[in-house]
Amino acid sequence: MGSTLRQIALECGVAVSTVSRALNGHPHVNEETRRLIRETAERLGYRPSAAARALRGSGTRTVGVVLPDMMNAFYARTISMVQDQLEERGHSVVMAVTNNEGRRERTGLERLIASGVDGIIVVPTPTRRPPTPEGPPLVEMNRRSSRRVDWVGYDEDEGARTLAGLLVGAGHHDIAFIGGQPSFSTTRRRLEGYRRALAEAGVEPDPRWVQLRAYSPDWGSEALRRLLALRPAPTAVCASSSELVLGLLTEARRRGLRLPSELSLVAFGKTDWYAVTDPGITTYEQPIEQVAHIAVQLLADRMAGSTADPTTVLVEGRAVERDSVAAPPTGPEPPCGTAI
Amino acid sequence: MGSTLRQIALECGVAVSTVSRALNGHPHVNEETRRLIRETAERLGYRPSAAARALRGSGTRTVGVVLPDMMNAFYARTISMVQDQLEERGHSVVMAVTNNEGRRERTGLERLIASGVDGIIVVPTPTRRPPTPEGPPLVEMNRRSSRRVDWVGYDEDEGARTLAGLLVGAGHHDIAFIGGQPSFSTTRRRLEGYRRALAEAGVEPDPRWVQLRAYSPDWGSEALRRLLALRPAPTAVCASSSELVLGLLTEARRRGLRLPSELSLVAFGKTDWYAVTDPGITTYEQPIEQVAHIAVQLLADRMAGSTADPTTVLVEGRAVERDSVAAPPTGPEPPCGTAI
DNA sequence: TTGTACGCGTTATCAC
DNA sequence: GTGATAACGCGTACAA
Repeated sequence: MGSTLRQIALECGVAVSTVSRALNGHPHVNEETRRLIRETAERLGYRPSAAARALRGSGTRTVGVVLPDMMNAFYARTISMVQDQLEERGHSVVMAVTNNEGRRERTGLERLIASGVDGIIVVPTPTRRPPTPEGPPLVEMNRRSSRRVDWVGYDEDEGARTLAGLLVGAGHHDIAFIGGQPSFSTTRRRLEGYRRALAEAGVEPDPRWVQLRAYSPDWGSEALRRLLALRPAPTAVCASSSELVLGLLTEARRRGLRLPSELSLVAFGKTDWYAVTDPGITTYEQPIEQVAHIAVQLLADRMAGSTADPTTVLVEGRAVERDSVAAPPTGPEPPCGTAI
Repeated sequence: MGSTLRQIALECGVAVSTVSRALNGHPHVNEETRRLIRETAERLGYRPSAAARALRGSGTRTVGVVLPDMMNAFYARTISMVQDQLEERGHSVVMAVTNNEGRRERTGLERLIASGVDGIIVVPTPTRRPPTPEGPPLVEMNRRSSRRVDWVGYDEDEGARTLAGLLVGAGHHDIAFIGGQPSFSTTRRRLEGYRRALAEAGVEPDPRWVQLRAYSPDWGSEALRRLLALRPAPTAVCASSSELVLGLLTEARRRGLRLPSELSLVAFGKTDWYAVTDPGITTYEQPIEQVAHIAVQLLADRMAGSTADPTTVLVEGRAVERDSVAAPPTGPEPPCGTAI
């Protein structure tokens, strides 16, 4: 194991360059020699040294992926899909986690570049001036920075509008929005969609309906507490991630609040357990696999040498209706929404 | 960017070797020269070439992680913890996913070794003869193969015994066990613990109570269907993963089965949503972070050159009781378990 | 068709 | 304290 071209050359009684040519399928090599060389290479368990190849400038077949978090179900799915796609194309994936800190994004990118990756896929942190170090091709996924690079992500705006629209359709007017960091472009886009849905329904949104802070269960709980302390309290909530739903459901259970009869809920996020809570959560599912696929495709094009202008791809999701939406409890006009 | 030692040497009017020494903190370098070199390096944005270093034999500061799956919440958590630990120590993580296929494990390992990782952490697939290719230090995590290498994992046996013990304590006798692939060492160990708990309670387990196939929601549903078709049907289930619980809950809901009054449930797995289902799921939580920490520590020791005999570390988890256990519905002796 | 020679960037060794 | 040189493994232009 760990044998080199030279050992094979020695074994076969030829020159190193001949071995290299034979193994790399170059044209002008005697078929007899090639066979011999192939066999000895096999026998010796030859593996080309990635380091030497990289040094020689032939690339590393390695791609860096920079993302905020891997515990988060959404990103776990994302990295999983990206990994699959890349592995299928013969690339290894090396990771960097930012925890949403610009500093860690920078060091992560530098580490990846220094380690010689051929390309990078990144979910950017919300830093002001993204200090893009020079390096290999880079594409952005999900969130968007100010960099002028290839980008693929979800139609967050439309998603929020769809979700809030479901609530409006069920007769709600007092609809709250719980979200994470307002610095994330995704958060802002979703908020925008929520506002648009309300505007289209002729509802003037109370600014206190909007609770933004962090994509964590804790904030989900806290935001619900704040909303329920309001008078009048909202009759429905649009939550911007499954983590928020987790906290929200915990808090609801703690105070004996019944869903959907006392509070309707719609949420972003594609999580298996949305189907087994009580009630099942109506959600807007984003096609993670598709976005991963496109991100890899965009990167592959760049790595193949494309110098086209930066591309932008927007992908739409779809609503999955379960049982967390009902008519508002004291609603004056009983709408066509599903009763409990 | 991408400047080399030579460029710095040229710029400073010194030799390459001096630059190398200066930058690597070697002792015999004039402080004045060192300062100058450091500055120019900074100015030119110098990053040492990992490829060249690897070629030179100084390692890559890169570690490979081989695991079955990243969608799986348990492994998503695991890889996340491992990644954190390694990044903290200055290592990059490059991934390989096996999907529980021996072939992919082999190719993954080979890819990682070829790419020059300094060490490998692997959750082995259940292959008979693990075709360990020679390579860098390797430690195994969670599952255990027949390789004689460092290993760290959970006390699955004790976990299952604890969980089943909870059911026994609530008055159950007809206790089923739903698990995944019987080829996994973890599955077998858990089954063993389950049997031990029953034996300790003087219960003769009906072999049909044991349903093993796959760690998937589908199998969770199917297994529950099979169990409920039995006469007498079991009054309690011990599920071996959160994926199984997902399917089990779905099926229970589909047929209007009420937990825990009609069926008690305990499960392995550490998942946030165990707290928000109805009822909350009583579980045996395994200390993923601790195992990740130890795995990294073991590997670090090896990478530092340790040649000690293979180490084995067993880590215990703890039960987290929620609301999914009650007395059996028609139980003759009403035990002290929590009533609904 | 095959061999020779060189360079990629780094570090260790040896000579000055 | 510093400079020159060799070596790591590979690919390729050029010579034979």
